[in-house]
Amino acid sequence: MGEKDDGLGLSLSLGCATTQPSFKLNLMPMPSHHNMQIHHQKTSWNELFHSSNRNCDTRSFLGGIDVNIAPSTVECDEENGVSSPNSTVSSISGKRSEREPIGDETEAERASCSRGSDDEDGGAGDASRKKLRLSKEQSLLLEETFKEHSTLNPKQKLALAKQLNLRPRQVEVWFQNRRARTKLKQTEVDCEYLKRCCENLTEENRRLQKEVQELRALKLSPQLYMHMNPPTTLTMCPSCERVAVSSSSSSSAAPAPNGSTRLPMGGPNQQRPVPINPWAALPIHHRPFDASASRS
DNA sequence: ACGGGTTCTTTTGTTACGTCA
DNA sequence: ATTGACGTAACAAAAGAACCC
Repeated sequence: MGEKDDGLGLSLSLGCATTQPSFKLNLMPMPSHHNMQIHHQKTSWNELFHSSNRNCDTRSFLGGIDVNIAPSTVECDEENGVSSPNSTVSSISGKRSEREPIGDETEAERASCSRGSDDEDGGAGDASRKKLRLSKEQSLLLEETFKEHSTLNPKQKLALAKQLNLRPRQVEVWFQNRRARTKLKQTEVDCEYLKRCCENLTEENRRLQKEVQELRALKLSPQLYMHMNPPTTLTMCPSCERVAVSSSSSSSAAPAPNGSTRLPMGGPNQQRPVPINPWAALPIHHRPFDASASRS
């Protein structure tokens, strides 16, 4: 990948490299039109333009591109195609060879993508599927535009294509692929984070099982049990299900790395259990699942 | 109001090409 | 020079939304 990850602009919602991800899973199937609300994008854009796609109520964007200029100037051959039956994409018919008029390709296009007899843009079933490499400037502008908004309405697509000396179809494909890459990257990040969550929970579970075993063993020997500190680890808040940290006077109840306390192993000079209110000294905001708390 | 058809867009998956180690 | 991995442009299919009749 030319721009690698930074090129992808992946200051994604998880921010996994940082310590506290603002974890937002995208596991729910989303409606087709408002689903790619990438965090770094200005969501207002989609609100503005998705709703106005049909009305072509477009506004200028990206500074230099004024999509409001008269069709005679913005309009390239693609513009006619929008209103024609053989319009831009026409994925229904799948006749990709018909989607792009190739009459007035710019010189840049001819130089970059029409290597040889590429007059049909590598139509369906055509073995001459030519692939061009976008120039650095083109990629840069596309990236900048994508940061602004991850989708384009037809006029924006046309304007951008005009500015980049690309065909609107190429801009469209680039945005499609770019969205897919972003989503894939986000999925990978989410996956990685869930994996770590799972590992942490597994480890926590293992530790708690061990404690349960130890407690059961202690319960079988009451004398020992009477002389030990309260099993603070197993004191659970009924509402938030968080483990309380006991303010036991025993120094043996050192806090565990995850915030709970270690099981005090019974010793000869253990004190008797002290009635305490474990919740008093623990101002915990009620959170159904504090994922970050379990991360190491 | 409702249903069917059309058009266009999106996502998802795949293929083929370009680049680089 | 060759090759395999990787990134990505291009394509196809399916589904959804908006619009029209």
